[in-house]
Amino acid sequence: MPEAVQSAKTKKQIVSEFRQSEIITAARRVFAEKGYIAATVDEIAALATLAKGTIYVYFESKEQIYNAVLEDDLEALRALTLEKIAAAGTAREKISAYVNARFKYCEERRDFFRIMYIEPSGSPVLSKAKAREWLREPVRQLTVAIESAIAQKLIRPWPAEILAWTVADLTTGALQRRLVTTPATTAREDADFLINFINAALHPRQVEHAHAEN
Amino acid sequence: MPEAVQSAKTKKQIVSEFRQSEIITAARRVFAEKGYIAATVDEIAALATLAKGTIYVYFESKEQIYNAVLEDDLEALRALTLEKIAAAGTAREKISAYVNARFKYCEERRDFFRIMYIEPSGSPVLSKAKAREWLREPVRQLTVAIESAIAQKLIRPWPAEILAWTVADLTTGALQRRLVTTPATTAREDADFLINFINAALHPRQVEHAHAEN
DNA sequence: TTAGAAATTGACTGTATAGTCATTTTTTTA
DNA sequence: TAAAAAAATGACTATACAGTCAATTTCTAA
Repeated sequence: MPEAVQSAKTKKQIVSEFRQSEIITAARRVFAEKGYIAATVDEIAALATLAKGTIYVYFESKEQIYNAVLEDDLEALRALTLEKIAAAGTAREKISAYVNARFKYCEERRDFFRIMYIEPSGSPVLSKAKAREWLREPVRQLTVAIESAIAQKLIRPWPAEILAWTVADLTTGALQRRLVTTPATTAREDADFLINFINAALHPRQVEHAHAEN
Repeated sequence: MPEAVQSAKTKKQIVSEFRQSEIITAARRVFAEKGYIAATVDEIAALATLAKGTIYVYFESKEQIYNAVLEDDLEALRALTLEKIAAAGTAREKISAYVNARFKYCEERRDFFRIMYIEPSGSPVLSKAKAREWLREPVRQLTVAIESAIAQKLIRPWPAEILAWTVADLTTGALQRRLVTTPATTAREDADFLINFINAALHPRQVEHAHAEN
């Protein structure tokens, strides 16, 4: 009965995945609230209404749980961002799409952004550097679009890759600020400001009279 | 002999401050390398060539050492930044001064920036939020300068405070990127890019045709 | 219905390290 | 130079918590 075996195995997998996602959900909350160090596996277990031992059936270590939480969200964010960028036409629109996708995901997934931006992570494996790696592809897409727009003289000839990373920095910074302080402005306003600000800087004009100062 | 007593007390204070700064220097290195959690007081003691007990004569806890390290650097950075901003004339120059001061301090104090930007800090007391608080004053100074420049129509009427924070975000993001990756560009190039980028966006032109998209 | 498999449990262990304090070393002073 | 004060020491303690595993409960299937 190969089919039956197959089905049994699948069911087992499904249960396993369900447990894992239960644990990840609980862990996300706890990590966001306490940070990696202060979060205890006992607390995650309690929130998931599971015994600690069960956690260790599905994950090998606290660190692995942490990585699973981040990878889960990073992958979703990456997919969403790439999708929105791909759907946008011009370079400017792709930049808007990038900013808007991040803002949207941040609203929806507060806990994840807390972990990423505020939180004293402490995981030696999935460091900020690795997270950056994960988010590299969207920036690469922006870079390509920007290069092409520059070639068409649609935007000012800034160094494309640095510009793309700058868009990312701008977005990250604004989101971080919204998480840390009580924002006086709406997310929409902040996103629009960024988009307009970037667009203003992209405007193809004569080079400014600016020099390096200090 | 009140003077003698006075002098003795002062000497004691001097020795105490010297020890504290020795400890802070060692701790800065260890925290930057290992992060708050992984750093041990034993290691800090070893690097300072002191016994652990001595550390606890001058500091109450590991957390207090960590806070002392950050406060030390934050205060220095704040002072440097404010000084450079004050010395600059126009709003644009003040923005340049801000960016350049940060870049310069980052070059000189790698370890501090590692702790601030990369490091899984984990200190519950001096959080990222508190650090932001510390750096608020320079941003306020920028805000004031920007407001006045806008009133004189020297720069485009962006919301001044948001713009000032955006300058800070841009700088932080670029510095963070330089710490995490092996930068292909020089610090000077990165700083100049930022300054030119911001200046381009400040240029007082008609409002762009940009709308909120998506 | 029940035997056996699978999943779950939580009390327990081992370890790492923050923080202590009785003892030793160094400095002061008379 | 010796007695007292101050500073430094590092072996030790107390604790918190990650990770384990024998025992128990729940599920499966014949």
